[in-house]
Amino acid sequence: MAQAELAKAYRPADVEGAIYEKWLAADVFAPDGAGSRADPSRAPFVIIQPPPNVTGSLHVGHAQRTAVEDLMIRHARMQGRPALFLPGLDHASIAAQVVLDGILAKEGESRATLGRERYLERMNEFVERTRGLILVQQRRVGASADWSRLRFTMDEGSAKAVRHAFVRLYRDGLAYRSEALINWCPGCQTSLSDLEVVATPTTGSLWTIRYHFVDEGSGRADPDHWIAVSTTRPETILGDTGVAVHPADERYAAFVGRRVRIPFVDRDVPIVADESVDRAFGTGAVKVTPAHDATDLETGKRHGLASIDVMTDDGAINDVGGSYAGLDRFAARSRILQDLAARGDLESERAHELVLGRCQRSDDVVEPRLKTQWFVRTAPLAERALEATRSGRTRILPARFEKIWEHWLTGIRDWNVSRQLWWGHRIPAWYCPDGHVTVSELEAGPEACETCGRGAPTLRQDADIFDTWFSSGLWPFSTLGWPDQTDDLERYYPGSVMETGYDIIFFWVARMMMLGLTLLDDVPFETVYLSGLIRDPYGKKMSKTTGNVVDPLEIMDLTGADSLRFALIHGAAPGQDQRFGQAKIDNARNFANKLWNATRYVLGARPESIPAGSPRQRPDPTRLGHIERWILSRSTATVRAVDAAMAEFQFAEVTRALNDAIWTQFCDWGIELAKTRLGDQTLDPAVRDATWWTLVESLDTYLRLLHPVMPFLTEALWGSLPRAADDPDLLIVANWPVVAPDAEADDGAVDALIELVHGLRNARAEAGMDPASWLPLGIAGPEPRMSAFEQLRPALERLGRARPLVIHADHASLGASAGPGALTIIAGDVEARVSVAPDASLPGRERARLEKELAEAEGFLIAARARLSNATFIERAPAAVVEGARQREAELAEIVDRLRGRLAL
RNA sequence: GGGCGGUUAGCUCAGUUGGUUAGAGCACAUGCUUGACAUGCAUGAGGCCACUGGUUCGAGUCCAGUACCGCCCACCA
Repeated sequence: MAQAELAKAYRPADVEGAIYEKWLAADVFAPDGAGSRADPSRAPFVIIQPPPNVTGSLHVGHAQRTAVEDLMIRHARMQGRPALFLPGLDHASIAAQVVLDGILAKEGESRATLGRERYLERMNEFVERTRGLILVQQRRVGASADWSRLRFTMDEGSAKAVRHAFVRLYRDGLAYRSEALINWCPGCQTSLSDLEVVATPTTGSLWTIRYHFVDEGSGRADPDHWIAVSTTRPETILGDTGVAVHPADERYAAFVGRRVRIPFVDRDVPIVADESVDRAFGTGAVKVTPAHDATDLETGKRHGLASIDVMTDDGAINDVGGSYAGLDRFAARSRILQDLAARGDLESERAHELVLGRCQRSDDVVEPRLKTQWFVRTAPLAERALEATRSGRTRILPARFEKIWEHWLTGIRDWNVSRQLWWGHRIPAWYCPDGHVTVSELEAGPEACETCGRGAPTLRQDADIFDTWFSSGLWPFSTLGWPDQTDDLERYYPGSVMETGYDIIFFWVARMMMLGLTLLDDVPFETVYLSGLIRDPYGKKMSKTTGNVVDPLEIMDLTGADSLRFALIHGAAPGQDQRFGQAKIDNARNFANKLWNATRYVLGARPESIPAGSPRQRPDPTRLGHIERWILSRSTATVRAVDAAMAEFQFAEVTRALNDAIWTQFCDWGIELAKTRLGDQTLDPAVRDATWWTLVESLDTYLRLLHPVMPFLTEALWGSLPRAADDPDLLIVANWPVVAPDAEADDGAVDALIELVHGLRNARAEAGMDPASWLPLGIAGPEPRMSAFEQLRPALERLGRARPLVIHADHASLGASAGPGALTIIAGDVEARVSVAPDASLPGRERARLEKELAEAEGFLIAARARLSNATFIERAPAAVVEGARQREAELAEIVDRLRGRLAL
């Protein structure tokens, strides 16, 4: 493939579109694609991505997830591992219905007016439109996912997996149908899992009301004698079937066993003694409403009290409520309080802090209600999930989430998986007219009732659907063909890394773990990488209602996907939220621009002795000078740094290391130093060639290392560099850099030169010298430093604006040569003098600068000596540390000496 | 009511197992149209590492406690 020309200016839009098409055409995303260079004998790397909800568009948080996932998959791909990134979409049952219901409402339609069938048709149309947008967004971000394996949680494969999974759980006694107190959202008209109920601290009221005793003889309520109970939910009075007091409460001991009359419904109920009652709360007597409160249900069971549901599905009072029937629960509450007051039975009202459960989706106050639903028995499942993390079979990053994981899985209650919604997988349970249950994985249903043998036509399928997370929980294997024993499943299960936000650790991660272990007898993934949340620049959570949501497409239109990715990954510490704003994007864009221009420079600096289009050569090791060895040692060190960071999932460290290496080391120093070689007409052309090949070598390494972070830019730039015969056409499948065992060693000469140049520039700037002017420079220092500097003479001259440059044999000669006004620079073991005003005495500014440096050095010297004079330090600190301290002390002593000498003039 | 996290430069954040002088980006100040790049270059200023105590030869780093901010979990009316 011909080397591409680079445009003068970096324009992301021009770069990115074409490149994604190239990748697609080359078929490199699939681990077994035509363009894949993966070694099939190596262990595959599989990343598991949370399939985004099909209803929404992606926000910048999604972009970060995708960027991090893609970073990992590209890294693995370049390492030659078969790398699978399987993309997908989630049907998001309740979330989708909330969105569609909103749209329908504007059209004057609703679930009720459409009916199940037409409603689902509408949903399919809606989903068909939105799914395209999400996929486009993912591609824009650069997701190198295997689109040939795209899956959807409502597709045939998922449906089959759901049925099979449920049947397995049912047969193993891990799924059951039972009447239990569930969370009911009157707004969504469905039950919810415990996780979907948001505990919301609220200031409510605690009302104390009177229940009159029933006279045993007459059967009448005694107007003068009562027991007072306290409640926060007076409307549930209608369902009261008892009053409970603590068995040891002497105030009420005599009343236990007597009956009281429930107002309005005129039901006579017993007073029971129960340990669960807190004597100190309220009056110490509590009304018992088993159908609407978990504690009361338990109390009721213990004492044989009836459970009476007083509510309808939409949150109104039902027929049990007599004159209150049909009233909304809150309207009923007000009316009941009025009526109690009117009867003189409302004793008191006071403000009370309580925690209300609200629906995660609709914010409605959730009602505990007694319903018959399907549950998954979680205790045995959770036990296996805990075992997997405790044994280290699966590890969670950052590790602190393992504690949270432990805590949640330890106290977990059974999972209600029934939803009274339409958009989702129907529960594969059928009922015969006698109510016998038959669970079947046949799509068309069982042929007959398992219990009584009645034929299929008489059977009715359960109207409910599954909690959306039930199908999501099967994702890591349902997408690989499970329940069939496919090659994919064999090869790619369990996955390597599951990446997601910590906010769905219980909703999703825990469910995948539990179901994977139970159904496949192995963990679904080896590492859980939890990302933090993206916040706005003020630390606020991004949300549509706040209006602080950042659209990744807008950013990418403006500054490109690469800059967005770099910015997001730069702030990605595991489990740590990050504030995200324009400044970070600008910074990333500037970095991209820098790299673009550096590459342009390298291409343009090709010596004429190397023909255009020459195949890639390694720099000739016999022709390398200090500068070349230094440049190569820097990129080698960067490979090590990036490898270490990748191994520890420290992705922010990857970008930090590359930013520093490419900008500060390669551009600011490497290229500037190389210019002094490439522009040196006295050099042997073969040496100049080696310098250029060194730049190419190093740049090539950086582009490879940066590719997982900024894939488009690096692909474009790499395409313009000379390539070796064994390189592929595209960087995406090029080899990840490996540090050669014979990597060129660096002797520190260039670092010393850099330190000296820093000192020179600082001294000149402080002295108010024109930075561009050429000034005479003298230096002195030990060997072999000075011999190296002799070889580096052109570099020191150019970067230090030094002319003429005299390298003195010793410090005395240096001192004698410079005028009294010369600037002095002490850089490590090198001393330098810049002649600026040979006839003036040491000027004030120069003196001030040296005095400041002296004070600083003296401070450090005192500290160093103090440490060394401490006998226990010498005795107990490791030898290497003591030796380091000694060297440091000697260095400082010399610097202090020289500065003092200079100032004494 | 339990549990977790954060507190380092004006702002946003790094700081690996305790070890020379605590770093970066942005912002700030000063000076530069240097033949890759003004989306840039050079130089600089700016930190009792929240507080108190402890362990240690040595603490931003380990331990205990305090304060403030944030998050998660939780069926007591």
